[in-house]
Amino acid sequence: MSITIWNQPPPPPRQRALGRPEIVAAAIAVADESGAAGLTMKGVAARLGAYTPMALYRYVHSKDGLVDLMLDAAAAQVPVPARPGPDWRADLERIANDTHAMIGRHGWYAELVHTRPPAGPHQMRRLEFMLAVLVGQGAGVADAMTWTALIDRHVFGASRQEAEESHAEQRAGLTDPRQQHAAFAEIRDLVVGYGDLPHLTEWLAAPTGPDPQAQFALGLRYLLDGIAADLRYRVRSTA
Amino acid sequence: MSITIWNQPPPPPRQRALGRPEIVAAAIAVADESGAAGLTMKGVAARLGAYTPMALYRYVHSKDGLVDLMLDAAAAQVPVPARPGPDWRADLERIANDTHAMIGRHGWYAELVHTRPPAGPHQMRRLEFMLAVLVGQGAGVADAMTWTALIDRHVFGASRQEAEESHAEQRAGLTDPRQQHAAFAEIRDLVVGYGDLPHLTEWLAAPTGPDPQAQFALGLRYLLDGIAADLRYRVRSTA
DNA sequence: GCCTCCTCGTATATGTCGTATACGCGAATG
DNA sequence: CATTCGCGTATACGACATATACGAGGAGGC
Repeated sequence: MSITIWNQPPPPPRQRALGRPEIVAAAIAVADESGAAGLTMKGVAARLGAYTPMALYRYVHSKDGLVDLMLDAAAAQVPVPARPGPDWRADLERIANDTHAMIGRHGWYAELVHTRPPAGPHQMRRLEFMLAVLVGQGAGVADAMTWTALIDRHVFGASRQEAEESHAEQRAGLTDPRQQHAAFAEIRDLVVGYGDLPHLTEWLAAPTGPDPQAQFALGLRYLLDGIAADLRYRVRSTA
Repeated sequence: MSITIWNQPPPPPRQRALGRPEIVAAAIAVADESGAAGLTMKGVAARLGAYTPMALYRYVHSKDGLVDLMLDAAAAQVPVPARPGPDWRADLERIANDTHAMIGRHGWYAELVHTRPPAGPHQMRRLEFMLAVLVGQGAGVADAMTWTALIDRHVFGASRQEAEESHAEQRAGLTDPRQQHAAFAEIRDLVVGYGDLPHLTEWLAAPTGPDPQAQFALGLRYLLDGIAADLRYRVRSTA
């Protein structure tokens, strides 16, 4: 098979100038600035100096391989404790918040994470920790896997939405609030044209709400509450 | 501005053979079979008969415009009641399940929904209904918007994960369970090579768990429980 | 019945991207 | 000093989206 870069042979040890770390760092810099859509082999090569795109292929096999490495390098920025602490909920909250913060720095992560299997070592270690936290509370591995999937879905989904919104703002009105207002007015006209959508119209007239961090915390709280309840139930029934 | 197709002028009314409905239906058929990655202007044109890709542009302006139309056409397959029923939770559960089922039929939806603003009429009507359900329980529009975002995040995220998994199976072992087993063994070897990841290793040795539908229902239940609690609190505090 | 115009689909071309292949240069090795 | 081999390059190819210009063929006016 060998789908991911993790199955491929490592790059040649012989060093001249380039290497995986330099290439991945350059790719991350490009993606930080231009987003996933702006990530280009040519762009990465140029960022490294006077290189051609083909120079990268000796080290990363393909663009997908480069993305694998980028995702794992970003995952490495999320601190993972050696072992679960005394408070399982704090453990999960912490790693969720840290992941959320990491994606805040690297908006492309949320766009790319679903395009590749999460098979990198740091991604795996992060997952292992979350499993360990839940298994330590009496959960089975299968349930723990379900719950971590639930949490990560929220973490990645919320991060992606925030990244999209800031990106849309950047693409549109940028610094000009007048233009932003015009964009909203255009959407509102569209909605009015669709017929009777009072609540949507009301919200578009005054698009308020909790800030992104609060929305993120809210959803996380719901999920952890649910997990806590089922965890209590399961522990009681197994005891 | 005019970012989406909804702001663009409609296609020429004069009919010869092609029209938006035919093109969108063909595009959906192509995407159903080949996924979002396989959606190509050439492919859509070929599916319609002896057409060139350029023939489509008179009707849909661009590929993004076509995607806008596809997303809204798929959203139109989700039944939206005229008004909220007596049981708000049943209302939201129902529309979440129906959306989940729709994406089960059109796996590309989960891949494409985040690439375009959700500005189509059917998408808007669906959202309006969800808002109406929550506002009818005493919520403010802003809170309702936050909650619907939470629910949709789960619906789209779970659907996407299911689509990915079935797609990965299809790409790999297909009908052959031996090959599927080999793929898992390869990942397990990888994990073992990363060091001490006992829970992950255990799960990979026997990757079990609730079926996708149960996982979907579980996450939805957690979210609705959380919303219910906050809704009670808010209604009480406003009363 | 003929001319004109307008619409529809096509033909052609351009630019971007990922990437396979073959090669030349220069350094490390014997 | 000669050889081998690793590193980056040059070139080329096939998708793909899409701008532009054009030709065919029917509709409407005379």
